[in-house]
Amino acid sequence: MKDLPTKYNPTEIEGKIYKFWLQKGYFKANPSSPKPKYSIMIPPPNITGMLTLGHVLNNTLQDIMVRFKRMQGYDVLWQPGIDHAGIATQNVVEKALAKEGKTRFDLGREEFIKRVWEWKDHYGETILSQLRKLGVSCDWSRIKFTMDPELSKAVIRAFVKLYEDGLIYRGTRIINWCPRCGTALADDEVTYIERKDKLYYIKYPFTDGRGYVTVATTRPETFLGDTAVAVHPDDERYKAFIGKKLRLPLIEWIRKDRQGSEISAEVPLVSSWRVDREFGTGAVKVTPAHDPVDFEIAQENKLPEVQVMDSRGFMNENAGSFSGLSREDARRKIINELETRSFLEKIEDYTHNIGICYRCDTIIEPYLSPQWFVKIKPLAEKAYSAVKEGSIEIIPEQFEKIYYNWLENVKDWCISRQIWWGHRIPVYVCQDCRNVMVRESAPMSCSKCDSLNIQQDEDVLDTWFSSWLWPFSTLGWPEETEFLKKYYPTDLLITGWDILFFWVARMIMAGYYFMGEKPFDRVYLHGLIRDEKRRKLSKSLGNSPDPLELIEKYGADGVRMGLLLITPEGQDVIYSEKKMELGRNFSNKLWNASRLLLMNYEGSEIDPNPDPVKIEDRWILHLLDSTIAETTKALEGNDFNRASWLIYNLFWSEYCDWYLEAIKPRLFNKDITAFQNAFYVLRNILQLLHPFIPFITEEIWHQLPIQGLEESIMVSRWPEAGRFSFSEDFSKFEILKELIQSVRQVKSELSLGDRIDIVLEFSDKGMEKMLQENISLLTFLSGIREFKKESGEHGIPILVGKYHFLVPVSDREQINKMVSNFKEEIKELEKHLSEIEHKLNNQEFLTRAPSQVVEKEIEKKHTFELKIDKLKSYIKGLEGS
RNA sequence: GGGCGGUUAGCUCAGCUGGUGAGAGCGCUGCCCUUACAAGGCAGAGGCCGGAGGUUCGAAUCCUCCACCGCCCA
Repeated sequence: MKDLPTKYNPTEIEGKIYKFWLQKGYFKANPSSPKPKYSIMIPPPNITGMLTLGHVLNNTLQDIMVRFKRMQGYDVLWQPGIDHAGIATQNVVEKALAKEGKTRFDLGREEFIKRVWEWKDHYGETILSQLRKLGVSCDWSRIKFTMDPELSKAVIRAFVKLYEDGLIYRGTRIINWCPRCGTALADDEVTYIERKDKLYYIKYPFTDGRGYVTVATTRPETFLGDTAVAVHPDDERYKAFIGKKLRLPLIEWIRKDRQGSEISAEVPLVSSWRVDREFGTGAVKVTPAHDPVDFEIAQENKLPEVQVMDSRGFMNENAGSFSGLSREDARRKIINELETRSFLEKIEDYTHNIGICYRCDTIIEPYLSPQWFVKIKPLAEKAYSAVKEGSIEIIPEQFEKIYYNWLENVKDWCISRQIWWGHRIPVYVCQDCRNVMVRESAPMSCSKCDSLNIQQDEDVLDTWFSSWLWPFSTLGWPEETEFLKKYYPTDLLITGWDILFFWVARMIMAGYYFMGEKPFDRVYLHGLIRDEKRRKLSKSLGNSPDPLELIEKYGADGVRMGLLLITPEGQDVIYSEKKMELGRNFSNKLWNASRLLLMNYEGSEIDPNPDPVKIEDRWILHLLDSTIAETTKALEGNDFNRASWLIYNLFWSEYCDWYLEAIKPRLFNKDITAFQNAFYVLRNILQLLHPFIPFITEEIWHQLPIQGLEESIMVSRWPEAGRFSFSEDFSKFEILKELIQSVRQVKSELSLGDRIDIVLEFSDKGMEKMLQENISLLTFLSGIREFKKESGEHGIPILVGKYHFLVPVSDREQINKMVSNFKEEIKELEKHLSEIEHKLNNQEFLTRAPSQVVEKEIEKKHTFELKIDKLKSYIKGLEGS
């Protein structure tokens, strides 16, 4: 007899078990193993990151697949690692420096980078160690970092190859500039938020003194950089004036373009189909250096570009009397000035979207600057067709449309960043002859003029430029390692839908381009976690729970299971801590069910095979078998939510509520077959559950008194379906269940005590035999004294299918209560019956519907009629008695 | 402006290759500390499946339109 605590205590157990797994080396991939491989790449968390619920969800899903596949006999590689997160990390370290009163410029590039490495060595793997608490089974011996020498080599190789293939170029374009981070961003690194703003109407007088044109703008401060006013070519209001000149207000200083040429404050009225006639007055100012559309208009009309802001978002010398002001201050002052000088026509309220930096929320400045770009169209085509043709599967399917939509509209990818932390661009420029050399390692001298005066490009690459190589750079590319050969392409990628473009789409591009092969067969996109008000979880809102505290409180298993049970496919997850109780309670139930068996079992290890001598044994084995089949199928299809509910129900609603209850008398009588079967089913349930809740299943596994168990559930063989089929006994036991529930119902309804008898009254011989054989089970589970087989008694009838039973009751009030219950049930039944009759009277239905459906309806009609008849005659009898 | 989702019990969601007497968990009500578990057991209440049309013998499920909510891309 074992002594086990009545409550499961995860914290004691989880640490111990994780250590055990690590010691055994179960997480390690083995490239020389003859087993088929299954590989999956972790979406590398940022080194600045702390564990969030999003990580918990993401990694739990991966861990489920990985453990499932290991048990199925695969050689699994779950490749872990972290991302250097250029801008985010630089921000963190700069903030730390600021506390010392320093900027990165005080330190200089080299020293600053040293500081970042120190920070990385200190905190960089925090999140990975946090993931261990969750129980995830990555191959920790293979942690990769995007700034590792091998991975850096891959990045440089990739850049050089793209450049040599003509897919990387340098160009001066309007890019998204974050004035706070001081760097360019890619288009998808900008998020848009709706903002209530103002629309300013400014008058630009014609130079000939005959009237003016009013332009509407949300950004009056940029008008200092205007080099034209544009209207739609077909706009009748302005058609006649196209080509005339306008005088920009206020500007009484010399403006210069980027080449140093002076630019007049007298600007032309030009036409462009890009102008939206509906917007404002239909005339818009054209500021080529500060707006992407204006830039296009300028290209078409050969207009000069005047930059009025510097890289920090402050007005420069072209802003004349406003130079030195921040963009916000400049706006206020300019509006003021325009107003006093009567150039401001009006101000309207205006709601529009503005772009903000995804790293620091600063308002993005469209900024004209020289940057490096990747030509994306050629890469996008392959990525598009791969999904279209089914080589790569995206789950849930709805994201395929979003993916296509993005690829169809994607623009060239700006990959240069004006920061220091990251992979420095491998471009070297001869300072004497301006020869540009793109090399994997720094050239000693200029390839054209032999000069030694060579400088490397100052910029670093976008972080995603290393992430898109992740599926093969982590495996050793460009070297042909054994890992690369065996594990690429990977089988599955699990990530949040929010990085479908940033990462997933680009990995697909890179996979085909550099490897000539897709990076994964399938992408599973899970939802984001939101709070009960459907807001994203964020630190600043304070609605982001600390997963480590949750694990402390509910156990890693509890958090995993709780999260899974509430995670719908493809939709966001509405989180509340209350839900975690669900998972914890489940663990506890599992613990206590095991406890029941373990505490009552005495003796040596038992036979691992079941011995289904009784109907309940066959019933549960039958159910187990179908659940194994369905769960396996669900997991193969990444239907995690369904899989978890399948096992939840089998275990709780069937195994605990019925099977264990049914065999209690046998357990207490030390019936060995009962233990044999109960342990057999429990063991299989544990195995099905292991991918979901690894710790507790392992803990219980070690206590099972079964012969020949593997030393760990982790390395046990995934249960196989198709071993048992007892459909007849299954149905019989379902009838028993129904009968028992009906008896309980009557008892509960009438507050009858335990000491009642039930009278059996039926004619079906087979059924009678079955009930007789299980009479003790019946009395035990329905909580009654005994079943008698007599007739002629009065009482409350119970109907189960074709059979009926009698609960002897003589109390008038109780009888009346049941009579009214019956009357209501008759009403309900009659409603359904008339629906059925309606169908059966319909000739079309009879001829068109499949025969099984018609038969089913006919059968339903009979049972309903029978029930109604019976109930009516009961009522008659009861009322008459 | 273009696109994608969602709307089923008080709450969170299943069910959607058309045929169920519409389900689960939480919450709620009543009874029970029955020697696995009160983080539990037994029983129960609660739904014109967003609205309007259509297809069909038959619609929560398929189609169209509408309303509201949310998201993505410009």
